[in-house]
This record gives sequence, structure tokens and C-alpha cells, in this order.
Amino acid sequence: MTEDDPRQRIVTAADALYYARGIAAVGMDEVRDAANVSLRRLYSIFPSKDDLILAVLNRRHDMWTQGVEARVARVAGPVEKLLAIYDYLADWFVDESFRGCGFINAFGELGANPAVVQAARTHKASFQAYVAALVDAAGADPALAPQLAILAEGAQTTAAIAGSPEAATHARAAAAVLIAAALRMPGGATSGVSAG
Amino acid sequence: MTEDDPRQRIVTAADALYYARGIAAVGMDEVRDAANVSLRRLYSIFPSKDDLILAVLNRRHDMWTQGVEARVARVAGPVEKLLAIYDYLADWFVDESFRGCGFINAFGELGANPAVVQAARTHKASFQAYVAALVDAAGADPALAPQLAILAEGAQTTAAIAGSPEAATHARAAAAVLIAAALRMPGGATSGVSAG
DNA sequence: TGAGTGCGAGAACGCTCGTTCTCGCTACGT
DNA sequence: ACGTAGCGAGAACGAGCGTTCTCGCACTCA
Repeated sequence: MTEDDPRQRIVTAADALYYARGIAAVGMDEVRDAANVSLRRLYSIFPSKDDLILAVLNRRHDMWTQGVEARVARVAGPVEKLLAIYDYLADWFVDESFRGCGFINAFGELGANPAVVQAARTHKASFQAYVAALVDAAGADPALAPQLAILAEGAQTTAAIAGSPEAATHARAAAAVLIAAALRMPGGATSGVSAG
Repeated sequence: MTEDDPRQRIVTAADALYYARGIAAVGMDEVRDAANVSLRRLYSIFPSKDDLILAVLNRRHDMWTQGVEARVARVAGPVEKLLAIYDYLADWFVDESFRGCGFINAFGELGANPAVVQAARTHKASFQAYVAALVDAAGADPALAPQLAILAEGAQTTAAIAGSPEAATHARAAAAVLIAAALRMPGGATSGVSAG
């Protein structure tokens, strides 16, 4: 932890610790040690642990958004851009520190904290809007967007708990089928087999 | 909490509390109050909080399995049985106490606890095996099974964080498209659009 | 040089938690 | 009736947490 800005050092260190072991399980002392700052300075920058948690979540949101958008920008066609989301997941899942979506983890642990719930909700809504824009650019039925988002969510938790990355390729294959169907017959994504 | 068996009273009470507020946020005293037992008896039945956590997870696994299987048994055709999984989710998501998958929540919070990780892994593997059996009975390509499981996972976290149940219908619609495609051309679920 | 200011190190405080211990009551066997 | 075993209620204990306070050092500015 040899960054210049102590604020960034703290957020980076706290993020790694919270993500690896859960938020409640990591004390401020441990964050202080990992970030190489005094407790006094830590509290002068983040007046409470809640403030630090929200800063960590904000940073995680930014890194996720930048990572996905960079991966999507690397390919050309609108369908390829949609599928690139799952390639980003595939890259992420093989990281040995991967342990699922930090927002889902925080939500499960601190669901009683309204600020955390709001941060998770905003993060997921932002991703869904991003997928919807890509779906729109591809000219597919808008109903495709939440389906692709659900696949991405499911791949994250499945890979995290299984401890193996193949959920990304499964999700990508499913996405390809859904995209093809949605392009073949716009509005038809909901007209499959029905049962009650 | 007026059940006969104190063990079941404890597990039921702890489950409700853990699920609503997170495991670490609920103390043994609170479980004792909710279950109407003495702390002494609580510890005589569950020698540590870890034992209680695992009992709660086991109960949750049983209730999930029974709930899904009962819903699936209510319909006849093999495709309808696959889709009934998402109808079960739809029923669950409108429960006002719904807060996502308890195993995912526990995993995010207690990922450093090997027993909890193992319980989550076993639970998810069991569900995936169940879906695979239904897929097999439907005569569809086995590659369909993990895709349907991922949709179910994603629907749970999406509905939990959004606080609204429509992810179940989105996942169901996507599942219908995937099932139809997998029945139309066995082995073709992975042969959609490809890109890098 | 000397008073003052800011900060690092870490002790201290109040609280909560998991777990154990004490106390007193109840119920049963003889 | 009396000793005893078991149990409920809750105090107690040790550890860990978030947060604040104290102390002492280094650096600034006249």
C-alpha cells in the first residue's frame, strides 16, 4: 500500500479486506494497518465506518462500470458488445480473489442499513440501464435487457459459490440464444411455452 | 413461537432473524428471546453459534427443496415442470420478508467460514442436479441445465436488491426461450452468435 | 530559540457479543 | 419431609469492536 493519496490507500485497503472477509468481520484497526495511516487520520477522512463502507461501494461501482465498458468497447458489433459483458465476467471469475459481487455480499450482510441497500440498488439499476442501452442499440426487443442482466447476476453468484469460473461461459451461451431469438422476432421473447 | 420442540423453535426463530438482518448482526440473546428458551438450554442444544448457523442453513435447504419440488409436482409436462421453478420464485419474491437467497447472503457475510461455504456449495450443487434431472427428463441438451440454474440465481438476487418481484417473470420468459431452443436443436445451445 | 500547531502511535472507553457461571426454585425419589 | 438433580433467569467474564483521548515528537513562524 504505497499510494500517494491516503484517502485512496484507505479505500483500496478496506475494499480488499471487506471483499475477502465480509464487512463486519474487519475492524477499523485492520484497515488502518493495511492502509498505513494513523487511526486519527482515518477518522479525519471517514468520520465513521459507515462512511468508509459507502466509499468502498462507490469505488467498486466505478471499477465495475469502467471494466465492463472497456471490455465492451473492445469489440465492434452490437451483438458482440452484449456478449462482451460475459467475457468481462469470465476474466473476473478467474481472479483468485474473486468472491462474487461486492454489492450482493454487502446487501446480504447489511440489509438493515438503508444507505447500503440504496447503494446496491443504484449500482444494479445502473448496470441494467447500461444493458438496456446496448440492447436498444442492437435493435432487439427491450424485454431482452432484464434477461441478460439476470444472466450476469446469476453467473456471478454461481461462480462465487461454486468457486469455479464456468458459469461465465454458460451465461454467455444462454445470452447468445436469447439475443438471437430476440433479433429474429422482436417482442417474441415472452411468447415461448407457457404453463401455470 | 409456540412450538413444542425447543430445537425447532430455536432454528425457526434464528432463521427469521438471521435472514432479515444478517447473521453477525443477531446475537444469541436475541435468538433466546425470540425462541423463548433459556440461554442454558440454547447452548445445551447448539454448543456454539456456528452449530446454530449450520442448523439454520440445513433447514433453509430443506424448505427450499420441498417448496420447489412441490411446485414442480403440481404441473404435468416436462417443459412445464422446468418453468414451474420460476413460478415458485415468483411466489417467493412477493413474500414481504423476501430478502434474497439465504445461502448467498450467508456466503457473502461468512465467506471465511469453511463450513458455511461448504453448506452453500452443497445447496447450490443440489439445485443444479435437480434442474439437470428435469432437463434430462425433458430430453433437452444437458447444457441447458446450468443456464436455467443461472437464471434462477440471478432472479433471486435481482429481485432481492430491486425490492420488486418482476425478475421472476423475466427469468421465466428467458427460460422458455432457452428451453424451446434446446428442444429444437439438441446440442445447439452453445452455437449461437460467437465473438471474442 | 521558543511557543504553538498538527500529526502519529497507541492507550482508553463504552458497548456488544459469545460463552460460562451463579443462584434459587421446582419436582421427584425415598 | 428432606436431599438432590435439573432447569430458568440473568449476572458475569473476556474478547473485540467503533470511536475518542492523551501523549509526545516534529515542524513552523516570529
